[in-house]
Amino acid sequence: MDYSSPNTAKQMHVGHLRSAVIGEAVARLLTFSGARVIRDNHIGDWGTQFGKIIWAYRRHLDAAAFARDPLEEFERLYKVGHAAAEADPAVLKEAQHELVKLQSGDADNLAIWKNIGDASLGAFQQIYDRFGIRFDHTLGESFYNDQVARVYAELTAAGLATVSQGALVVFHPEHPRFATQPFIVRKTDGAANYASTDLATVLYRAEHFHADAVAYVIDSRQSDHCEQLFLTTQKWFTAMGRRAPRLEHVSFGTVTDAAGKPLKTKSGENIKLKELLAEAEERAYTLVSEKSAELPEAERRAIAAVVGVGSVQYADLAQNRSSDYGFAWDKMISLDGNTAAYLLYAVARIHSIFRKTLGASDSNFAGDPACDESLASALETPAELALARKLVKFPDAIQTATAQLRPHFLSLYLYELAGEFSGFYAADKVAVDDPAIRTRRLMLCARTLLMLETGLALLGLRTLQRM
RNA sequence: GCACCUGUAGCUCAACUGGAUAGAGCGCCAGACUACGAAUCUGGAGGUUCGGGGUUCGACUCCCUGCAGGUGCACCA
Repeated sequence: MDYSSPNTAKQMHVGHLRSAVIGEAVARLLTFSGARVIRDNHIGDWGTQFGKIIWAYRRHLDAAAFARDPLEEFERLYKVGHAAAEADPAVLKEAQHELVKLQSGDADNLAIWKNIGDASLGAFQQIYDRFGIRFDHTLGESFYNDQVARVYAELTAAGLATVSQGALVVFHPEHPRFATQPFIVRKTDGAANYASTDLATVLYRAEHFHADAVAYVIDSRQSDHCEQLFLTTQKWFTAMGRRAPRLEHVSFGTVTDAAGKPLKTKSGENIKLKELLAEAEERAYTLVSEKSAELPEAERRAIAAVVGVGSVQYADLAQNRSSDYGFAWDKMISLDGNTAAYLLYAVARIHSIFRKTLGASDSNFAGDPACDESLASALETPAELALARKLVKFPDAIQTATAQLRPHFLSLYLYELAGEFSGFYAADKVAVDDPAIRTRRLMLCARTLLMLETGLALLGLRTLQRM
């Protein structure tokens, strides 16, 4: 699984949201289906921007700001370096020289570069922790620096790559566009680009991880790149007598505002993910405090963290990933409708039932004698039957979501299941005196809880026992 | 110019790759807490699935064509 993959020296922003959230859900679905999933964060840690950052780092570093938030300082330094290079050709030359030094292994520049990488990964992990994301590997572009030469050699030997306008490129004569639109695997100046490293990465994943398949969770705007990468890999591996892994572009649309334009701040900047999550939590906290004022503040804060982040994840996952995703706070944190809060509320109510009817602690009701199946009578009421019928469709939903790598099929199912449960809850009281009826209803509650918690966990959401 | 994505109720979205009467939420209207959490539930109104052809017993789904919006297309990723 190749997902998230942000660039170092920059904070994660709203443009990184979908790959991380969808990728994590897909990874969990595939794991659940029995696949051995390797999560590889292919970060962009190598590129021309480092010349400007290093140039600015040497001259304009604000040590206090760096101590406070290194990544913000690196972002600022990039802007300083970029602006200076634009204004003064001499600076541009110096920045390019810093880049050449870095690429040729200069110790000082490598140390600065490593510093940038470490600070970036630390900041990324803070975001990932909120989402519950953990990667098995973080092998960025720099990892493949010494592996691209083999790619050039093999592509050339296989007769796939040719030199065009000074660059090493691959054409696909049978393709309507790629017959003339080149896949540039090495730039005219001899440097690698992301096609070079992506090809080296496929090779590494095939040889080192023995990957049968690689799923790339990447913006649909890069579908040309993916298609060229996949086509080239297929031919290249075939020519070398290697079996190519199945390659899949798990594409998704843009995050937009109400007007359908890419989501930005008022000043035109990308919205930082940490700020977006902070606002989600704040909105959730306001809501929790309004609805459950009796809970202690610390618990309301903890609930808000789960509801806030979960709302952001769920809003993304509830929709077919192919289309653009209109970001709207009101709908996302909303009380009703197909939202995380609705699902989490159903979960919390079931926990509450077990607390009340069994006096059970939240985790051990399953072994309670009151849940003994042999005591239960057959389901009877329309609401019981409707809920039961929905429960048995869980595997279908998992199957569809997994086969198509589209988590929204699972989201939709969970929403419908929660809806059936809510209908059942309103129609049929669980805590009745008749033990046969009570038991069968408790069983329905237990099954529903299992499906909801399992399903939400597969989407990457945490659940609550109280909210 | 070429290619890809999108177009379904006033709005935001579904419809499990061709199956029965196209479903939800928001909004609107009318109801339900002296029952386990009302962040809930029950009912109602609301549709020529962008237009036009075609394939099929059957089309939102597949093919052709037109329209509208978005995106990508030589060295940033």
